[in-house]
Amino acid sequence: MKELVELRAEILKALAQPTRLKIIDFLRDGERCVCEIFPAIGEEQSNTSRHLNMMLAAGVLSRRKEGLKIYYAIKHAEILQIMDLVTGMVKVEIYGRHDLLKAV
Amino acid sequence: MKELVELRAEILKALAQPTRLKIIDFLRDGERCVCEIFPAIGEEQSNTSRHLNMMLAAGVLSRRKEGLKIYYAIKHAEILQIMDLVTGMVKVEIYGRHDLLKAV
DNA sequence: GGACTATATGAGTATATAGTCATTCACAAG
DNA sequence: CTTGTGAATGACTATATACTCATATAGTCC
Repeated sequence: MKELVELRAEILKALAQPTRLKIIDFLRDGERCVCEIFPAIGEEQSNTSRHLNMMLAAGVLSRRKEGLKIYYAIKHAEILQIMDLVTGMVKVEIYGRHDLLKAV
Repeated sequence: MKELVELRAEILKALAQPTRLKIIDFLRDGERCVCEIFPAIGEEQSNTSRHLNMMLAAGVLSRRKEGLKIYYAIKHAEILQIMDLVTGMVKVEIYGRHDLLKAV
């Protein structure tokens, strides 16, 4: 029995990590199986699997079985809208921060 | 020198925590000083201050001094748009999850 | 059944995080 | 310069997180 504020945090937390962002970027154009995802993002299979399951539990991804393979996909269109908004903010922030910035 | 993906994660992480969500909710209608924020969200002054500084560093909030008081405000309109999108997702997710849900 | 492939999980480690309490810093006003 | 108020920080604790390596499951095909 979670509060609304905790459910919101859970979804955002599922997006707030570099490895998971890479996965989401990779799933942008449609579902992919784990065997495609982990080489694409350059992470171990086990680590990738944990992140995928975490995002599934948070309601960010959906899952479909087909034989041996398991295909994950972005569950809500809002996810991609959020990503676009965040990317926009980063681009604005970059000009105010000289500590970071690495050719976009 | 951070990667784009890390900057995006930093912003999202700054939003992905219940106490910080409460702060953002409270700042929805405009800037507030710390002395207004921490009683409103029911957290200690020191804890609130840490979260505020964290969100400031992530580029989520802006800060303004006026005498003794320090006013924090939401820096980018995108933040509120993201919040609305997440709230929308939560409402959809709630119907598919009977483990949680606590009267919205 | 046995071999093979794709995915998930157990156990462990190292680091990050949220929180508390006490103290310090910054500024204002007498 | 002292007192008071608002905000930040040091030191600490408890918990969560990301990751790795090894192993277990689940499904396919012979």
